[in-house]
Amino acid sequence: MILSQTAQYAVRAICFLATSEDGKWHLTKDVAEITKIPAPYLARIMSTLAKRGILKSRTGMGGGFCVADTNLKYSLYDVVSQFDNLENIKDCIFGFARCCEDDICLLHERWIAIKDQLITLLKSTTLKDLRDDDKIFDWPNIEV
Amino acid sequence: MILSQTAQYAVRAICFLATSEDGKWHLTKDVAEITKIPAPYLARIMSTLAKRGILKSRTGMGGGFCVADTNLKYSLYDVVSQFDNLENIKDCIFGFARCCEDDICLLHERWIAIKDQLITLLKSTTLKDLRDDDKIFDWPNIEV
DNA sequence: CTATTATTTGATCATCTTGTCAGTAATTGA
DNA sequence: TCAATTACTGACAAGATGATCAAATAATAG
Repeated sequence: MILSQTAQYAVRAICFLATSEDGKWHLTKDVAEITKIPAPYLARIMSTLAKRGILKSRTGMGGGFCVADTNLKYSLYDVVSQFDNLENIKDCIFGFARCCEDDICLLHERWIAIKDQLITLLKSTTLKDLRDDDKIFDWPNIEV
Repeated sequence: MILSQTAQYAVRAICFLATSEDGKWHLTKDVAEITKIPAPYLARIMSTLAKRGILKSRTGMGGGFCVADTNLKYSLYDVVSQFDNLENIKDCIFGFARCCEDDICLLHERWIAIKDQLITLLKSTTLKDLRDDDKIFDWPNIEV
């Protein structure tokens, strides 16, 4: 698996929040139900995202979670990198530490290229891109 | 991490065996020392590869492990797929089960493309490619 | 046949990830 | 101020992965 389960949950949850009605606060249990993520686990994930400023959280009646930046400028990389250390993917398929510096491995460039594409994909996709997409997710009927 | 630790160990070990002298049998502890892989764990990994016919194993004096196919036709995919289920990487970054069939996600194609490149890289690289590479690994001094 | 050398196998352990639960703190409404 | 609501927090449990060890099995040399 390329992304950890936790990161995938985070991406799925924030995708729901970003494509939902502006400024609406959502309860953990509602997000959990619709995204099919275990509720207590999702609570932790969203708390983490709130602590990093990607989500806003509010306790008490009428509270819940919503995206912090109404301009939806955050990227999927911002989300994923809270949980997975993508930069730390060993640059060498064999795990050689100095492959990059010493250019010792024939697969080095192709391996790096794949890793870079992954990071570029995540960095170049903002929450706004998700919102503006014309493919609207049918959340209540989605299969995971 | 894209490959599991186990798969990376397997790739590193078989790389050493494939680029070593033809037909030479290597002891687990020697391979472990030179590839910097924990010896008892490597023993399991090589046993698995032997059971799948990628390595040959022999007990007793003069025994050890060596690559099974002297033509070095096996690919890195053959090695990795004994440990990691690459085909099972969720085809959708959000984890949607029917993303592929229903074309519901804007990142679908770019995500699949990355996954395909990874699999193609592994399938298209044979042990012979490693052997024929002019970049010879300086095993005793390699850092991992 | 016996001793030695190595792999094989089963049991076990540590660590990390995933997932659960209950109590605490904060906010709102009345 | 009180009650209801909701996120926050720490402890904990389960499962997978990574790693170790010792006994069992197999092969070789003498």
